[in-house]
Amino acid sequence: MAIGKEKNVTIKDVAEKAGVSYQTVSRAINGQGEISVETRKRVMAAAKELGYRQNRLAGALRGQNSKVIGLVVSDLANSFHSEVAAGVEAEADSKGYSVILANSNEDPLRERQAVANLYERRVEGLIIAPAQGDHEYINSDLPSDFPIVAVNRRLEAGRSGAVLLRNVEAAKVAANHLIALGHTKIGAIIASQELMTSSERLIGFREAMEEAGLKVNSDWLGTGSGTIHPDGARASAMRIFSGTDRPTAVMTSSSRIAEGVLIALRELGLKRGRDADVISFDNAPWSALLDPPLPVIEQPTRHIGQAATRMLVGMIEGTGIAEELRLPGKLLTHGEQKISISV
Amino acid sequence: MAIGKEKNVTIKDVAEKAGVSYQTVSRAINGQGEISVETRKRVMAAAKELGYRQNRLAGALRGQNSKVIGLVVSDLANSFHSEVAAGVEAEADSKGYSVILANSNEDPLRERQAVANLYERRVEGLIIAPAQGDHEYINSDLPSDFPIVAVNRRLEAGRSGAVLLRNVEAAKVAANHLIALGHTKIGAIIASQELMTSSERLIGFREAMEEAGLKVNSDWLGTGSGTIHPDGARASAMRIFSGTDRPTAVMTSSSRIAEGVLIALRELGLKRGRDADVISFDNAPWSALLDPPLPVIEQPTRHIGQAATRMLVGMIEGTGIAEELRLPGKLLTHGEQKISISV
DNA sequence: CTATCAATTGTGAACGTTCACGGGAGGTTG
DNA sequence: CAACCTCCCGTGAACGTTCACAATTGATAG
Repeated sequence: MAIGKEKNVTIKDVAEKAGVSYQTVSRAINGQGEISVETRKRVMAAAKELGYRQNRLAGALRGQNSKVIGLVVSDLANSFHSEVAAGVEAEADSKGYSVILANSNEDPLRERQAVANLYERRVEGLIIAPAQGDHEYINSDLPSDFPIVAVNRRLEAGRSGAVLLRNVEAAKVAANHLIALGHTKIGAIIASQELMTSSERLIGFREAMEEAGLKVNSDWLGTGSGTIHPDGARASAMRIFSGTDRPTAVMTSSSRIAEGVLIALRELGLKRGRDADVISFDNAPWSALLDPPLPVIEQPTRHIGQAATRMLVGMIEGTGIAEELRLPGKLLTHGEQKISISV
Repeated sequence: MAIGKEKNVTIKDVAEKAGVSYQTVSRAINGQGEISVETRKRVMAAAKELGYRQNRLAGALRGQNSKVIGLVVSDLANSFHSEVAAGVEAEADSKGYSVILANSNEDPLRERQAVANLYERRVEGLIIAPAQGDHEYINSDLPSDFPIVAVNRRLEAGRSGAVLLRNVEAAKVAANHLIALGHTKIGAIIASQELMTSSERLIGFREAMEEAGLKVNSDWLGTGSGTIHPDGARASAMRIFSGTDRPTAVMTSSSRIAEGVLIALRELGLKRGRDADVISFDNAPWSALLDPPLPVIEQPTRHIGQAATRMLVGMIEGTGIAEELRLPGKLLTHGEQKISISV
């Protein structure tokens, strides 16, 4: 309700000024259809002079394609998500799409509302980092052919594409790294096992342990829905490491969890590299900065965002199809690892 | 161009099914205007049955308000920006607005393109974390009454609101913290002084030094446009700390810069708490995790995003006005600081 | 000289919604 | 009983663009 709003200059104003029909202006601007070089120049000049700016909303309404996609992340404060978002934005932009961002805060209800809102805004497709919970609404709230790509976790509600980490393999690499350091008493702190990511990583962890002939001590497993936040992870770590019989190493399944674990270790007076080793998923920018550096399984976050967007745009434009893409993680030890545990 | 696209169910389909006019359906859905409870229920039932979803694009076109704002950040990978984005999204959502995200990568040209694109999509206002460079385009590309709020840095091109840190005061606090630890040889590594943030922080730094009767050694100042990235900051720190006469402490003006500095220190074999102390701006999630913890001036990032959005929505809806808001930073030492430098 | 064609431009309709206004039913008042 | 008001609902137009097709022009060919 701003006062003195300048009148919107439309395609028709430009047409009048250039002495052509509005359709000709449309052609000049979009470069579609035949138009002589000369009139085109004249139209462009008129447009510039009047300060004309296209109204993409109108175009989207008529043309049925908004060139916008929706991105629903579950926790923007998590660097994994913000980096994925950066990848999505970059790839979308390069393909002429804009992205509307929504944050579900790991709450499936908010996620559902966000998706509904996005759909009402006529995004042409959705990239979702699914929150923990039920996703049946996807089938009831959206047309069955609506393009969706999930990242990080799979969306049970069929039909959508997904870009995921090779969790099992990555977790094996992580566990094997600890085993190679000489550890035999190894724990794992992961988020709720209801999450695909977590359960797969736990599987990989168990496999590695078994192959090394080591036993998994269930007292040294931290899991549960609270674990997903640093505070919950800290509590789990406190429990695991304050027992008399405690592990000498743990694997954590995300950088947010690692945060909590590192805090707990400090509070318990335990020092990494001396009393315990930790390996984590997600290469947060700080993992190399710690002393000693925190070895991590790096996810190709940017690439995940890009790949998901590429797949989504393919689905939208009919040149691609929903598929499940599994990307490898990479062990990063941040240079020489001077740790050696004397058994 | 997907095959078998389901026909869009519109307000008119619902009207027919419910046996009313399309206008009545509109009223029922928006809750505007008089409508009997009974017909309303009937309409809603019909809408639900047909799976009707409002098309906000059409509404925006006719009603002239899209309920979308644009957010242009300069570096999504920077936790400062992603946290601001989280604040913006949350506040916008609570007020019924959605946000389109764009990333300028610190490139003023890309920023300009992003702004143009956003405007064509008829966002009702813009929140911009300005890239370093010229922003005159704001005046030439946008209507003079278009609502804009800048965050982190000011937008020279008048008329826009801004939410900024009290940089001078915050830098004084940072410098004084180092001084209180007994340091006398103190350097500072900041981004290009052309940036308002950096120049203000440098002023605060100088003031604190002067008030303490300490001299600022220009050899110990790292600045320049490259410094904004960790790599550039690392180079600066290498230069400063490899001289024979080197500082015993530095202030850095962002967490990204701190990253580079910490890496440089490690590469030089210098240990924080023993050979040098560092204080930084921006409370990255990892500052508490380091050993010793990295003291920081914490910016109220989420709050910045919220405040900027609140201001912007006020401007859009005519209930507020563009102003400059200065928020305080907060010194975080992460608990007991065991550092003591013997002079 | 006329039929045909390519190149360019114009006209009407449509996208799905909301705004502005008009109109009918029922009740109330003088 | 006429006049009026309130409550509810409907009709036509408009938002700014693109689609589908018709129309114009000049040129080329038969």
